[in-house]
Parts: sequence; structure tokens; C-alpha cells
Amino acid sequence: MIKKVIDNGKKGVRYNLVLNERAQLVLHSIIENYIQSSEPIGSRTLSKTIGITLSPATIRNIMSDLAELGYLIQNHTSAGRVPTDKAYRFYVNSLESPPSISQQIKEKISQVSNEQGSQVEAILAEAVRMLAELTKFACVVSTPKASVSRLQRIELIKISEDRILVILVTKAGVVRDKIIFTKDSQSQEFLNSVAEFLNDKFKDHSMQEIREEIHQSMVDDRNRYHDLLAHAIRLGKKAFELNQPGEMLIDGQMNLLLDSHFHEQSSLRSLIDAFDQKSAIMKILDDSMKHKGVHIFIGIENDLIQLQDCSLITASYRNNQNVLGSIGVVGPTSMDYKRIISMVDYTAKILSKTITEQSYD
Amino acid sequence: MIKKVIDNGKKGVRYNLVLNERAQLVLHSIIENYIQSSEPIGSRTLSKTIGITLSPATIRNIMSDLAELGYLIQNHTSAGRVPTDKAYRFYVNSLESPPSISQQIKEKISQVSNEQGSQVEAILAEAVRMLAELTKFACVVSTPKASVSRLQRIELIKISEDRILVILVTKAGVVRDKIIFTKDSQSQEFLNSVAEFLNDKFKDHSMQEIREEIHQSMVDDRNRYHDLLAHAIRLGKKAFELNQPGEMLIDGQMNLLLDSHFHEQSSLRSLIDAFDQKSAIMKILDDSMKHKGVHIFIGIENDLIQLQDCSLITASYRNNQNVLGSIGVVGPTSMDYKRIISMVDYTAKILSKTITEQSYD
DNA sequence: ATTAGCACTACCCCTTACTGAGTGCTAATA
DNA sequence: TATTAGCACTCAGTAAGGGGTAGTGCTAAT
Repeated sequence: MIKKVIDNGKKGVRYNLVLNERAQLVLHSIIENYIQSSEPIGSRTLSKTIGITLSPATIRNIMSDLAELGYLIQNHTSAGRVPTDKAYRFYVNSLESPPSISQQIKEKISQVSNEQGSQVEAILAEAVRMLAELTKFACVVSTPKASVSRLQRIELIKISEDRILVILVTKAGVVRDKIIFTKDSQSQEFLNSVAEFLNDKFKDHSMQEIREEIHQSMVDDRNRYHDLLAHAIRLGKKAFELNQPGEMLIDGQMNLLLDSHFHEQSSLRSLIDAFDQKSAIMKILDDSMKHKGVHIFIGIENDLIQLQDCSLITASYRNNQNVLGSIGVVGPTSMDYKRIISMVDYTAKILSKTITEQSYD
Repeated sequence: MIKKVIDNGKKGVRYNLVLNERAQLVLHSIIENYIQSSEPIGSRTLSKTIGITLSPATIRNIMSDLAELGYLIQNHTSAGRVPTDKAYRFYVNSLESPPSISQQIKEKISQVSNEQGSQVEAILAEAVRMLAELTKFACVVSTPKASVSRLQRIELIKISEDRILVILVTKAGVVRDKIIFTKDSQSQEFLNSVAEFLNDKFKDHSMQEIREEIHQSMVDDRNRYHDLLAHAIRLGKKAFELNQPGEMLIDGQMNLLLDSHFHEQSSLRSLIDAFDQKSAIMKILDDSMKHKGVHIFIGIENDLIQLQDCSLITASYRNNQNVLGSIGVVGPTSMDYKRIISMVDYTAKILSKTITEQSYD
């Protein structure tokens, strides 16, 4: 059927995909109502709550058009209309960015940075917990990616005959430790020289670069086995191998379970699995690091099938030098976008500020 | 009403709290049935499944007595009986300890120790995850308590003018790091001497002891401010202050939500809160560290109100020297105790074995 | 001491009927 | 031509009634 569609005020039927002002208002109103009530919106109720005077019948006509355009669906005849993902996209695009945020919430979020001298991980954990508490949804945050973060300091400590403790401190203030096993026991003095060498050579380089340079050295100097350099390179290789797959912290998963939108067991199960695997969600967070500002993935827009009943709102955080990671909220597609977007945005900002203060740049 | 009670074979009514053999059999059978089906057990069904021949009427009489003694309750007239916490306690006490465990499960659990050179935290995380997967309940594990674990090595690393990174390695193989801020900047050489001093003095001492000794030194030598010793003591104080409140790892919370026993929202909410706070559950784990073997807390036996609809099964793990922490399962009071107890027990054993191998003793 | 028999209870599930909020369509109206 | 009133229709939700089932307690017989 050809859409006779909502024209924009002028006479005649137009094959126009742009909604006229009144249709936009109606759609907007339906969405906000639905976000509030989580119940299908009917023409009669809407005609009461909508600002302008408009009879239920008119609204029905508009709704019918909107449904035809894919903004609304009916679960069954004689039920009210429910916004589709497309409608939410329309709604979100029409929002000022970023939406305003109450002073009270601002203050709460700002508490995250309160404590002096916390480690980056602790700050992230606090932030994600706070966000989960405020939004009442599940929240995730990715820790600074090892590959992009740059070396501040490496330390090698002999802790037993066959074990060396490697400590990596990055510019962003992240401390990582790892134990490596060696067959040939080395003295602490020797390890100190090696560490000194590695520090000299690699300070300020990104982990990614370091790995590449080490690899290159090994190719170039494959015949030099017994001097300091060769040892350093070999130990360094092991040390920097800790390609920690980028951790991800999760909080507030439980909130989703208490949320009425997820009460149908089926979708829930797979959602939980998605969180358990982590990797797929990590990927989304990683992707969203590449662009500035807040990212919004609504329902079907998510590549991950398990998330296609959800919306995901992310924002990246950074220090002076690099984008480090991103923080996000997972909730129902009918979430209160204004609130959540502003919270995610502000939390990411506070996170950036706090972490920048901790950084060594 | 005076209990006319289950006598033990002899004639006449006895005011005897010991169940006779047949009553025990009936109770046992009710409990096992209920654990399987999660549905109230009636006299007729029971008379079919129970081993010996016993008419429904007789069983009804016995059940009536058991109910009077507090082992069973009815949710309403004309409904079957359901075991009480007291019944589960009876049941658990009557089990051989520890119950047997299938080879298949043993092998699964043993995988936890597979990977060489993992850090303690990683091993614990893996263990708690495995246990959650096997039991389908929520599982917790406490990380080795800082206070009891003994020092293997301390390292002080200057990472910027005002920041010193402290690395503590314990005998159990736990690595902890912390950044301390100082006003007066010290050279790395000086920090090395201090670290050397602390290592000499405190190696093999427990964190608790170290803190006490440092405190004592400060009292004794309060007038000596400027030599190495004084500096060492002051830095050491800060370093060992990291009284990390004992972490706790949780996995499988979601399992509880999918469990039919927790479908009444109310109890669930508070249970989630209990997990979120952690501290209360930590306390239970800590307490259970004090005794050997498997600990079982059934429903009302839990001091924590939020857990009074649950049973908690814990077992401690250790290395050669010390009890380090404990691992536990939280599930409905009607859990399959045999299975769960054996799994917890075995997991704790594997954990002890794996961690002992990692330790420096 | 045990059991058979009986009257009784309450949940569960099915059907039926009713209500209420919603729709689409058409004809009247501004 | 755009809007609205009116009407017939749909369907989820609730309540009421009825049969079935699994359970109980009590009493009398074995």
C-alpha cells in the first residue's frame, strides 16, 4: 500500500518521508508517554495528555500513518500503539545533545572522583557502580586498553628462583602485574639492568609499539643470544606479552532482572550469557571509543543479537593524551533516553577529569 | 498440645525427641522427594515412592507427628507437607561427610588448576565461576586475607616525584599494589635501601605482625626522624596500611534469579542487596575460615536476615601454612545438599592444592 | 499398631460471561 | 479538504462457576 503520508502542511498527498510538525508532536508524545508508563498508548488517552486539542479520531489517523511508516506497532488489534526502534531513533535524534542534567545528579556523580590516590581500576569500579545505581540498569566500563596506553615504567622483581614478577605502570596510571617463569635463574642485579634498559628504550611508547619493536629486534638480531640486549629483548617479549584482553567491569546486571521489560525469561537468559562472555560487549565498547561523545545503539541497531531487545548508551573517557576506554548503560529500548544519556555523558566527563589528574603526563 | 511422639519401638507414649527409625525414614524420604520436585509431598505419593510398604494413612500419622515436632509444615490444609529448616538440618547431619562425588564432576573441577602460572586471583575467579556453573547457584569466594598472609617480598618504586608504587608479594603468591603519595621526594636508590631493610626485617612475618611491629617501633623510637630506619618505618607504615578489606568474588548471582524458589520478588531484592554490600557475606566466609571442613548454614541459621531463605555451604581453602579464605555456595534451602556439599568440598580441596603449588613456602 | 473408608478442603484448570480500552471505517460537519 | 462523531468490532483481563485432583483428619475395623 502506498503511504499517503503526513505531508508537511501543503496541499495534496505527498510521498514524503519527513513527518510534519503535528505528526512529530504526536510521535514524540507517544514515546514519552510510553517511556513513562511502559504501556501501549491509545488514541483516547493521548488526546487527553497531549498539549494541543486533537480528537481521538484524528490522533488515530495520525497513528495509523505513523504505523504505516514503521514508527509504531500494535501487538494486536484493539491494543494501543507501541514505539518501534525507528521511533526511538527519531526521538533520540530530536534531542538536544547532551540533554540537561540535574544539579543533584551531578553532585552524586562527582563523588566518584572524591578519593585521592585511588588506582584507575578502583575509580572505574566506583563509576560503574554509581552509574548502575543511578540508572537502575546494567552498566559496563572497559579498562584502559593495554595496547594504546603508553609505558611509564617497567620493573622486574625476582621473587623466587624460577619466577620473575613483572610490574608495568602506564602513563594513565594503570598498574599491571604478571609473573613469568624462567628456566635460567638470573640475579636481581641483572634484572635491574634489564629493566633499566627497557625503561630507557621504551618509556612513553605504547604497548602496541613496544611489542612491534621487540619483534623487530628479534628479527634483526637473531644471532645475538648472550648479551644484555638479547636477554632484555627476550624477557621484554614475555613481559609485554601480557596482552591482557582488556578487562571489562560490569555492575547492576541485577537491575535488568527486576525490570519488567525483561520478565520474559527467554530474552533474559541470552542477555545474561552475553554479559558472561564479555567479549562481544567489549567489542562494542571498543568500537565506540573511536568516536567522540555519546553513542546510542537502539535495539536492532546492535550487531549483537542478544542485545537487540536493548538499547546501549556509551561514552568514551580519556586522559590528556588518549582515549582510554568507554563506559555504557544497557537497558530496555524504552528507557528514559534523556536521563540516561545525560548521566552517561556526565559520568564519562568526570571519569576523564579524574583519570587525567591521576595520569603521569 | 502435648506431643505424643514417635517412640522408638517400645510401648506407650514417650516424651522423646529422638525420632524412631521409621519416622526418620519417612522424613528422609520426604526431604529427598522435595529436593527433587520442589513440590509439597503428600501421603499417597510418598507411600508409593518410599521403599518399605506403608499405607498412606500410616504415613499421614507419622507426618502429623513430624509436623508437630517442627520438621514439616503445611502451607494450607489439604496441601502436602514441606520440610522446614529443622528438617534440612536433620537431613544434612545424617549425611556421610563428605558425600561422594562423580568422577565426571571431579574432572571438571580439576580443570581449575590446569593453567600454569596463573595468579591467585585468577585461580579463585576460575574456581568460583566453575562452581557456579556446576551448582547453578550463586557462588562466592574470599581472597586470601591480607592480615594473615605472610610477606615474601616488598618493593618500592618511584614512579613520579610525588608517587611511590608499593608492591607486596605474599607467600601465598598474592600480588598487591598500591600507590602512596609523599611530600618529600626520595631517590630510587634510597627507596631500594628502605625496601631492602623492610625485606630483611619482615620477610615471613604476617601482615598483622608487621603492622604491630611497625607501630611498636614508632612508639619506641619516636625521636629518631632522619635516619634510614625512621624513614623505613614511616614508609613501611603507609605501605602496610593497605588493609585491603579482603576482597570477595561473586559469580552466578543470575542463577538465583532463574531459580523458581526465588521468584517472589521481595526476598530476591534483599538478597541482591546483600550481595551488593558484600561485607556481611564476607563476615560469614571469614567466620567459616576458623573451622575445618565444610560448613552448612540452613535458612534461619544464617545471622544475616536476607539470607534466611537460603542455605549457604562453605569450605575453607589453604596453603601449607595457613587457612587463606573460603569458598561457598548460596542457594535455596531445598537445594540438593549431597551434590552441593560434595562439590564445594572438592573445589576447596583443588583450590588448596593449586594454591599450595603456587606458594613460596 | 495399622489400615480402610469417608467426608471434607483447597488448589488448579477450564469455560463462560462481562467489561473496558482500543481500533477502523464511514458519514457528517466546519 | 481536514477533522470529528458515531458505530461496530476486537481482544486482553477479570471474575465466577464447575469438575478434577491431591491432599487432609478422623473414626472404626482389623
